[in-house]
Amino acid sequence: MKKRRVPRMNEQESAAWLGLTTVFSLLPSALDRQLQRDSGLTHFEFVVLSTLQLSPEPTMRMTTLAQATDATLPRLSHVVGRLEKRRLVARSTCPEDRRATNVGLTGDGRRVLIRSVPGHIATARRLVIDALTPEQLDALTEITGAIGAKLAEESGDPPPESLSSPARKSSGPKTS
Amino acid sequence: MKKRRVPRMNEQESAAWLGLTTVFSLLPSALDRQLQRDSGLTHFEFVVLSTLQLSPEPTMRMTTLAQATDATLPRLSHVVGRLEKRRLVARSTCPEDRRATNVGLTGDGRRVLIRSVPGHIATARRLVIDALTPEQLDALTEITGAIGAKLAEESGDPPPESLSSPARKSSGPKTS
DNA sequence: ACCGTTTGGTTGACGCGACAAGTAATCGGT
DNA sequence: ACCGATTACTTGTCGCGTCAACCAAACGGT
Repeated sequence: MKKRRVPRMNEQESAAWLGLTTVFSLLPSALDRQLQRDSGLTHFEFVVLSTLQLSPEPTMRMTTLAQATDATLPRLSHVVGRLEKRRLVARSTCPEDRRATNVGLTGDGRRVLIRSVPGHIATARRLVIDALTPEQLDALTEITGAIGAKLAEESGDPPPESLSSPARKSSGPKTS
Repeated sequence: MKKRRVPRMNEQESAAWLGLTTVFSLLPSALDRQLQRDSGLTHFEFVVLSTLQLSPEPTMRMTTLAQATDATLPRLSHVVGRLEKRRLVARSTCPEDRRATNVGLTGDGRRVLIRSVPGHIATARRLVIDALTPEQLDALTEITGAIGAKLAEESGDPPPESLSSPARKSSGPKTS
């Protein structure tokens, strides 16, 4: 048991943390509700369909799709299964590697997605974008980027400069 | 169906939005994992215990606790039920209003909470606080505050000036 | 050519949260 | 004093995500 001495946060820090956790607990559900109500889609289903449509190829491998959407493979498998029952996507065994599965958007899927986009963007705008000044938008991009970097280096390997130093687990490079 | 004309986001906006959604999908689970691993607590259970301890009174009503933790009553009821089985909280019928239930921290609960705090703060620090400059912390506070305000006025009643107009349920105030 | 290993994905069981329905106590009107 | 309405919770059911176990195809060494 190493007491790391991280006693408590100062006021500035706890204000930011409190704000973050509050938004965390409220925003995702608000987003989900709107999408569910207007289009019958979960936010994650929306992300899956969007990712498929943005792909240059007409189909994607399950694993690739899972990585692109930050999902575990079982989760993706379940969701794709449901979407397939609703005829929004189609699965087919990859001919080159018969273990793999290719997923593609159906016509219905594309239509449903396209119809759901405006409402979703409108909600995003209403709840977030319109609430912020351009400077705050830039700040938000930087902030989320910084947090995202920490998260990436935490779980998994650090995307940048992974070949220079072999798996150092702690340390703060502090390249700011 | 009123086409609201919310065409698409410019690059600045979509960058911020993308960053936000990414952090959204990763940070909560990271937080939960750490807490679960080190203390056997869900993040929400942690919030419940913390709220109870911060309360000036030794016990809280279920409804009050639900509001304080942004939870629905059924959810809270389930969670408190589990926590009670683990002897971390205790329920008792309120003597003044026998419909109501008072929840209080037990000694075990207090101990578990206290032991879990440092690790949680350390994680918060590691993933978020340390990733940001003081200016970014302030910016984050403002940003989350602005979003939180939008969320509040969206679902439920707008916190400011609620007494001027009596409970209007539908309608779009459209005060933009 | 064969068998162990690794890769790619699916399936089943459990836990948690949302929603709806139910119960019990209190309030309020007549 | 009584009965409907409201309040404060609880309980049951369902959907989704996670974890573990599983199966099948491809690789790789000998």
